[in-house]
Amino acid sequence: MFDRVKHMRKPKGVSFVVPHESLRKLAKVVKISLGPDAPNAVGVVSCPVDVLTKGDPAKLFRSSEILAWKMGSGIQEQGWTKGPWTPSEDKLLCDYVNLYGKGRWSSVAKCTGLNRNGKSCRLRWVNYLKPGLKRGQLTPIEAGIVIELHTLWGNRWSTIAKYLPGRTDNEIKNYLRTHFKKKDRSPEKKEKGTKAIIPKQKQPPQTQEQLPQENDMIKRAISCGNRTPSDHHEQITTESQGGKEMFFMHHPTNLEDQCLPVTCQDVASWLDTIREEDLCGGPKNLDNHPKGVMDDHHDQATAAGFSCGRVNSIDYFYNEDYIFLEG
DNA sequence: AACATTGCCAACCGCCGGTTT
DNA sequence: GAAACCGGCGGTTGGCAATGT
Repeated sequence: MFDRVKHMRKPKGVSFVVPHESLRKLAKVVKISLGPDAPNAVGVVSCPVDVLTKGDPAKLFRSSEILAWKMGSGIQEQGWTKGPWTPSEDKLLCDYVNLYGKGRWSSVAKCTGLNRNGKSCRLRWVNYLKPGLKRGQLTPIEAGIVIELHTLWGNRWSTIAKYLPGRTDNEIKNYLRTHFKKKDRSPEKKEKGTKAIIPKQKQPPQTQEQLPQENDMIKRAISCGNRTPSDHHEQITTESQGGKEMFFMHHPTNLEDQCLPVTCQDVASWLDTIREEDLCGGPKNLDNHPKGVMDDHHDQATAAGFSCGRVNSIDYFYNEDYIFLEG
């Protein structure tokens, strides 16, 4: 079991792998269907780190998602197909849109038999299937426009995308992410010790009236796109000195800063707050495990690189990605 | 040739606001 | 008015190919 889980895709947050019997009880709490394969499934309950550190197990069970992974598959979650789209799925979605038009994404599954949720369908259509989409790299002109508009509006990808016909917000987001990565590695930035991570800007709500006022700025931005990329960079740098430093400045809420460290103590103290009957159906479940079985798992876990602990009569094994509760 | 790093891109997730029931 | 549903948005992740060492 431990070897198998080591190769699972890592869910976000901290995950608790529980035996299927406990999973069934949790499933009742969060009202999800385990499906016909559940008797042979390992249940993975994952929760965001902040939930864990707030020590609110009740909240965990309300908000967490249970991923009922078939052994070794990990593809299906709560019944919906995930991952890359196949040509036949694309065709089904295109047929649906041709027939019923855009929107009503949640009906796609019912009408076409496509096993994708509405969000996934919408995203696929908007980012890939919609007619008129341009493929491939942004032209220097487009890149110039994107960069200028980003200095104007920050991370409002969809707004920026509206000024680039055929380009999606996802493309622009990806482009700028790469763009900032490159800047991050440029020697001059390293000298200054700043990080060029896309700044997270809390934009004040912008009314529609405000947009026309920016038209000349947009025009300027678009005309700027006619210059070479090197010219463009020079211009951006100049503007940075003129009060738009945020474009290349390190922002405190980057990814590293957002990562909350979770220590073993955090986990242990959280485990202290769990009512055993909530998690594993009560202590009697624990008693069902003969000592020999526990020792067996202990050996397996340590052999697989997991550490072991015991809180409130619950044995647990953990590494940096997973925690197993023995129930 | 093998391994590590980087760049690109598709897709998923959580949150939020608007709409419907 | 509250709850449920839906769609849109921005943030993030992970796979894979290209490139570098």
